[in-house]
Parts: sequence; C-alpha cells; structure tokens
Amino acid sequence: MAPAPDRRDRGASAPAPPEAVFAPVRSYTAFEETVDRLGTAIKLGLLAPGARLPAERELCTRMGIARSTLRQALTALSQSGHVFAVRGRTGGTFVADPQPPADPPSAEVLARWRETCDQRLAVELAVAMLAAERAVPANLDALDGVAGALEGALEDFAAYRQADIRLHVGLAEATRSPRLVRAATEVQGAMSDLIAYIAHPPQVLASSNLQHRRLLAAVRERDGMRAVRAMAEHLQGTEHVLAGLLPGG
Amino acid sequence: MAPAPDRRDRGASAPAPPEAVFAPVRSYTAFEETVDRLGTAIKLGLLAPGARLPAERELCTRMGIARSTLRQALTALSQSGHVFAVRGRTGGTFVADPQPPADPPSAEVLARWRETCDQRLAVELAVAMLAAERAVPANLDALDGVAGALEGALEDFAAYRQADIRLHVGLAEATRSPRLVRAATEVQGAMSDLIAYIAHPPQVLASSNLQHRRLLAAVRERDGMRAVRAMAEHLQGTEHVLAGLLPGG
DNA sequence: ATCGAAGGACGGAAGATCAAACCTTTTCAA
DNA sequence: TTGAAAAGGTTTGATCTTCCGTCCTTCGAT
Repeated sequence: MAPAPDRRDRGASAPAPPEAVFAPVRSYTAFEETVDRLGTAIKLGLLAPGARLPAERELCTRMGIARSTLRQALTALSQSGHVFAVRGRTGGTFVADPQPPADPPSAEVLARWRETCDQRLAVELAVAMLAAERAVPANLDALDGVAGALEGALEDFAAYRQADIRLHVGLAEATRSPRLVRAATEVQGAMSDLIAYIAHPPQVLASSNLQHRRLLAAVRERDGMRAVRAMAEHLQGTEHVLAGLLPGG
Repeated sequence: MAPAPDRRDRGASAPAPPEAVFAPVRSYTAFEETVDRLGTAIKLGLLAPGARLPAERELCTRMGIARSTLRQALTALSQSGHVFAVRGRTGGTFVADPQPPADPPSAEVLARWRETCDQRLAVELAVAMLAAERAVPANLDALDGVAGALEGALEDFAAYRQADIRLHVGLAEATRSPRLVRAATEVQGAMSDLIAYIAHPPQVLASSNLQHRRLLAAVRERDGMRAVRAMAEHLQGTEHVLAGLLPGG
C-alpha cells in the first residue's frame, strides 16, 4: 500500500496538532447514560414527583437499549430513592415523592466549574439565537407563563430554580433542535450541582428575572442578537457569583 | 422503601417531559470514537500528511484505552489509506500522503445538515465570545498569520478550506477550553462532509475573509458581543448557501 | 374467576475491552 | 560487529457489557 516510507524532513513548518486530538476517550456505557438521562430529568423536575415513566417494555424500545439494561438503570435509580416500582396491572415505575436530598457537589465537580460554565455559554447562546428565529406563538405563550411563575417565586429558591430550569429548557424546545434540548438539560443538570449550595437572595433573583423578561422580549421580536446579548448578560451573573466563591476565579 | 403507592391524580397540571428525555441513547464504542477522533484530525489536516503519530504504547495511555483497541482503530485507518505503519526502531505510524479521496456525503449526512449547522452555531458563538475574553497576544498573532494565508488562497479551495479550519480551531484553542477545542474540530469535520462538494467562487471566499477580519478585530479589542455578531454573520453565509442547495431549506 | 399488563428474575450468546505477555523488524551505539 | 532499544505485530485469556428470549409474579379490570 504505502509505496515507500516517505519520512521527509518537514522541519518546524508543520503546526503542532491540538493536544485535544489525543485526549482521553471516555466511553459511556448504555447503563451509565441511562441512569444519567433519567436521573437528571428527575433531579431537574422535568419528570415531576409522582409521574409515571413509560412501561419498561416500551421505554427500552424508545431508548434503543435492551430491557435488562434499562432495568439495571431503574434498579440503580430505585436504590438511590429517585423512583419506585409498583407491580401489578396498573403498576409501573414512578418518580418518588419526596425526592432524596441531593448530595453535595464533589470536589471534582467544583474544580470543573469554569468548563461547565463554558459549556452552558455554548448551549444557551445558540438557544437564544435560534429560539428568536424559530419560536412559534405557542412557545412564547408557554414561556411567558413560566416567566410569571418565576416572578412569584422570589422567596422560595427551590421553586424558583424549578421554574428557571423550565424556562431554559422551554427555550431550547422552541429551537426545534433535539440535540440542543438534550444539551440544555445536560447543562442545567451540571449547573444544578454547582448552584444548589449557593445563597440566592431575592434581589439577585429579581435581577435575574429582569434579564429573563428582556430575553423573552427579544425572542418575541425575533431579534436574535439582542436575545444573545440578554442571555450573555444573564449567564454572566451566575458566573460572577461562582467566581467569587470557588477557586480558580 | 416507598411507603405506599401514592398515585395521586395530578390532572393535567404536570407539564409533559421533553421527549428528548426518552430519546435513543447511542453509546459509541472506544474503537469508534478513536477512529473518528484520529480520522477527523487527519481529514481536517490537523495531523498533516507525513506527520508521525505518537508511538502506540504512548498513545494508548494518553487516550486511556488498551493498546489492542487503539490498534484496531489504527488498522481501520490504515486500511482506508489514511495512515501507514513503519516497523523498526525509527518506525511509527504516519499520516499518508497523499490522502485518499474523501467519499461523497451520505444521504443521511445531508438530511441532518440543519442540525449540523445548529451545532456549529453553538460551538462557534461561544468560541467567539470566549476567545474575545481570553485570547493572549500569541493567539492573536497566530490567527493573523492564518488570516493572511486565507487571503492568499482565494483561488484554491482546498488550501482555503485548510486555512479556514485552522482559523476556527485556532480560535477555539484561544479559549483555553479543551472541550470547546474538541467540539470545534468535531463540528469542522461534520461541516467538511457538507461543503466538500459545493462550489465556492472566489467572491464568496473574499466576502468570508472580510468577515474573518472583522471577527479577529473584535477579538483583538476584547469586544465579545461584536465578535459574536461577526461570527453569526459569517455562519449565516454558509447556511444560506446550504439552504439553497439542500432539501429542507 | 380470569385475563392482561405490568414489574421481576434467569441464563446463555455475542461482542468489546483490557491486560500481559511474546515476536519481528530496524536502527543506533558501544 | 554485535547487542540493546524502540518501534509495530501477534496471541491468548479474562472480564465486562449488552442483548435476547423465556418464564415467573403480582394485581386491577372485566
């Protein structure tokens, strides 16, 4: 095949390849991915307490995995107290209520906080721009509803965070890009790990709400760049708070 | 654990979970990821023809996989003509020269073109903003050099594309975010599949270059939002071209 | 009382990955 | 000249993950 080992001297002309090319390749197993997917959706409240998951035989088909693999994941989630199973004809797997307390962020998670914020920036800027291009009235109405809920939850951080997640994921849904929706939920999950233990005085939440409103207004007027700017300012808020509290700021 | 099957009637109050939660979980194998990683780097020219890869025993450690797995990947790349191996003390695995011709984009790839562009938008907007925040003079100088190369390649699309890739990946490197670098190379690989077969008259390339210059100027002045705007306009160019040529526009 | 839909459990087959050897080729240096 | 070193090439077996199919158990609806 290779005619001759042509090892010509290329001197220093060839630029070094990004070291990212040879970075570790971490391959998630289907089991891990499934636990993460469902676990994140539950922790974010996208699957509400009491909600019933699709039947195992249906769900494993939808997720493209074997039923035994799905059961491994469900068993893990059940042992961690996030879901419970009920046998019998009208049985099923249900999201537990109340949810088990979230465990504190690991040192490793805290060390990666800036990377997490970078990832969030990537997802959310694109969401802002594409939502402005593609949102339909139904999306906008739903989002306004969520924004209303946000403004009524200044004193209850859990409720606030819940609505905040719904707003951001809802915006992602408005882009009609499944990958962005997935990325948005992933990022919200990662952010939840970071901000769960941070104090959020009502003033901060109020200012966040102002940014939400500006963001939605820009989306409604199909002004992508303004939506991006509003989103960028919104994200910077959290980032500054984190930079003040965590190492490497 | 679960005290009683509390299946209370929650009526229609609970919003439906995004269907993305139950979407198929595709788990890549380490072998596939490795072939893709190295293959993309080669096709993008990040690993130049004639360049030597790290020795197998070192590379498998760096990538966190077994040597046998790495060899499977290298064997695949060798059979497709992208690399060749030389035995002996000064041997190694080298990027082939010339590279095998790229195969035409599959119907499946073409069908996903909009998703690919969305992904690119996510990566590149974040890259633009973060590069403006974090680029150091060394980055800027290197990028200016690449921009110069771009302007000298208006008549040779292969050379142009090569420099274009280097510019975008170089910007990503300026963000100091390994994940963004990786995402940027991935996206460039996906884009290459799309645009390889599209005619690019010199006028289009010249207008692209103008946008590159504006982008770099904004980065140099640390004006994140202006960089984002320039990048957005730059991306829109390709997107309009694709929309005119491909279905679903 | 029975049927059906749900979760629960088991066993084997296939494939991917890892780990640890050992072989062969080639060059460099003693 | 000769041996050590460094590289790719090969083999083998163990382990883990996943899949598929089958069967069991539970329990509400009919």
